[in-house]
Amino acid sequence: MIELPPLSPKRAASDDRRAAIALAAREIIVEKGVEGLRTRDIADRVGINVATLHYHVPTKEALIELVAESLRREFMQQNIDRPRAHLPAAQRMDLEFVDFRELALEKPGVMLVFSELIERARRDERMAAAILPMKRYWRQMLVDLLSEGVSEGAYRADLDPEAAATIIMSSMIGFCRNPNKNSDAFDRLVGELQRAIRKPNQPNGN
Amino acid sequence: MIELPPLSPKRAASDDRRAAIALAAREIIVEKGVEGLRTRDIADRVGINVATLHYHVPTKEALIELVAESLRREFMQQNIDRPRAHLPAAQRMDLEFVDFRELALEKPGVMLVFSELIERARRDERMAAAILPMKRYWRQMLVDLLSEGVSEGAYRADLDPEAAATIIMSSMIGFCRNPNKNSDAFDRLVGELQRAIRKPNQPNGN
Amino acid sequence: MIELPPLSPKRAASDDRRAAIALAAREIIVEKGVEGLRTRDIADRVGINVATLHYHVPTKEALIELVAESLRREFMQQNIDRPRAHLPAAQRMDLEFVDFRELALEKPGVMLVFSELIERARRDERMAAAILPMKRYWRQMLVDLLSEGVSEGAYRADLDPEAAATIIMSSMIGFCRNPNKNSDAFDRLVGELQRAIRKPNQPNGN
Amino acid sequence: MIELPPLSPKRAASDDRRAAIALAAREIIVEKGVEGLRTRDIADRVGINVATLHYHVPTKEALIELVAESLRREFMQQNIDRPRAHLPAAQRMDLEFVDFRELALEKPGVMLVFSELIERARRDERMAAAILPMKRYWRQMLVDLLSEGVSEGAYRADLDPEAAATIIMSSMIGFCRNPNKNSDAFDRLVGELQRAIRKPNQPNGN
DNA sequence: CATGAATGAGTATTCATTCAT
DNA sequence: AATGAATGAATACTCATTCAT
Repeated sequence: MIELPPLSPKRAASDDRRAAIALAAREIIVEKGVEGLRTRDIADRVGINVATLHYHVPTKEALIELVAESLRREFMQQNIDRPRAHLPAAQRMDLEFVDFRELALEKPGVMLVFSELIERARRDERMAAAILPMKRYWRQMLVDLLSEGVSEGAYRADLDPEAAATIIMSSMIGFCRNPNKNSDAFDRLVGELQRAIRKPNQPNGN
Repeated sequence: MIELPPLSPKRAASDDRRAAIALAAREIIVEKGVEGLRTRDIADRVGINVATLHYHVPTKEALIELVAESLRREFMQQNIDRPRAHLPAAQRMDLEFVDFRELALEKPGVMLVFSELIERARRDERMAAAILPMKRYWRQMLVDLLSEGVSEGAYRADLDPEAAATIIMSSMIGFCRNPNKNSDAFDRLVGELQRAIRKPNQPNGN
Repeated sequence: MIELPPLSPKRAASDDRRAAIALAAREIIVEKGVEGLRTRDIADRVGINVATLHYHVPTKEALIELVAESLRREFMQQNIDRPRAHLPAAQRMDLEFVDFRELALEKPGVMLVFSELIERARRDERMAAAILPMKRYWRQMLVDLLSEGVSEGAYRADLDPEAAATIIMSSMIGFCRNPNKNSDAFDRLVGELQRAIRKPNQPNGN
Repeated sequence: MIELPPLSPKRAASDDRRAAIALAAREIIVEKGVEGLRTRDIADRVGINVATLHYHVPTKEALIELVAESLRREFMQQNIDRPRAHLPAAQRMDLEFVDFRELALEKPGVMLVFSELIERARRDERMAAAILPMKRYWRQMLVDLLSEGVSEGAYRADLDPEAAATIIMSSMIGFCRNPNKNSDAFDRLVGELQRAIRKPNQPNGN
């Protein structure tokens, strides 16, 4: 397969800078929250001047949107990578939990930043425009999986997919917001979520 | 019962001021987050000078602790007011959900501020000391209710009370963080939580 | 001897308060300099409210003048207490050094506050009016003693009393400004000053 | 000898700014004392924004250290410029007095600022670290000159070099602290100091 | 592209002083 | 006399943003 040359080396270099800036910003958000995000700190971490930072990203607002964009890219990537359409919904949901596990335990920053941006979206329209689609996308995916799972008979017939999706999302976000993250707690949490939605064992012999 | 006069009218007036300050601060936190909290704004809202604000609450740190304290007072009050020890656990849990309903829909600020302070506690030891006990108290209450509910046979035998408590708390907080709060969404959420924990209908024994 | 009753008990109590305020202010000046003098700190040390302090001493300027006045009173007292007119000048000068010794080693605060106020007098006319007379009085006393000492043949014939007075005063103040005050250093300093002014031993007349 | 170009024009410009800031700060200290030093005033005098001032000198503490550094540079310069090792000690001491004369009468601010910083060093460790070495250096130079002068027979055999150095320093500082500086008073002061230390005329023929 | 320097609009906090009681 | 509360005017310091080079 032939490597396509970048459209323009300059453009590519510039994109690298923006990526580096987004990464640095995300690290700082994980450490200090959006509240503690300072353009100077980002520039320092990237190894450039503040003015240079502003050359690449004109305002702080644009910067936070860049972070949102970088998050979206990563988020979408993960979901696109793995076509699982052929599997039953319940198994796909289990794989989602596996993905969450990786996200929550190995890259907890992703969810934390996501959660911070959602928070910010409440008061900032542009942030809302950048981040809420992701949330809706995630939510819809869960709703669809749950609905299918109900149809397939894997989940409780009286399951409310919308409400259950909310519960799952809140639980995932709540877990990542927790300072003491450990795999055991995560597994117990997911186990409980799975028991909460699945159809109870049919005790009598069916 | 005889009403005790306040220890001193001045002391009472001062406490009123502090209460007014805490209230104003909470309003602003609801509107703009802890990040957007400005001493000047609080003073304006209370109708006093910034210096007067600092007379009553010396530093911003103390101010946020005052908010935590005011939250705790309100939180504890609600739990102390209603002795329900005589009821079975599942019914008490249902009443908790009723309380949450009131909190989430009529005084959504309480949970929002609570959530903001928990967030802040992650990086601020003094805040942690002020707010985390509340969180632990709340969590323990849920864990106890769920455990009893399992013992009483109202909840699933395979329920993990710790994990379920986490799920319930996250769901409540997640709901309040949501910008579009409405009673219908809340009721569906709680309905799903209740179905998630309760023992499934015994199909054969009817 | 009959104790005169105070002109009015109220007036006396008020004067006591002012004296206590002056004393507290002087202590703080010794510790932190005039720069670090805060009305609140003085009030705290006296055990009264700031507003009460302002009742007794209306402004900070008046407060510093009060300190100057208290210093003057103490200073004058010391000089009035001991009539030594009958002694030769050189002996009276030696007694002055003894007085300085006591002042410098046992009550170093007096000279320190004095020095601080002189400094302040450079930019503050009212302070100048309150404190410079003391300085001039002290200086004149030294000039007179030195002149007489020269006349009496105890001091060098080529001694310049004015310049020597300046040297002695500067040395005393300089010593008190020094953080590491000890009696040995003081004695060596005074010894050198005495050798500096006295008529050298007549080598032949042994 | 080849003039080295400045390492970088920007660096040079920045150093100029810092020098201008130090100069302005020193002027204000002369006028109002360290107590009266305001960042805003310095910025105004230099003709820059307060924020720009903080860009070059981050804190007020650093600013005062900058002043100390600028003083030290000037102080050391004067002492390095003139190698006089070949002269007898008494003549070198006389030249010191000439230097003092210039300092006291033409650049009185230097000594005044020096004196203010020494004062401040009493309560501020970092200031002590920056300014006391200068004082010790000055003092040691005087002690050495006086000791040599005694050895050379120019000064009194019973001279205590340590005490005499203290007297000379105090006199110089005291003179500069005086608001009414004039050359006549200075000359009389130095004359008296010289007579105070030198060996009295040997009445040879008696 | 990059940077050092500059800046306006904040931001919490301090302090002498005043006022009502 | 005494005090708790209130306040205006400062004060050092911060930060996103701009500009000249």
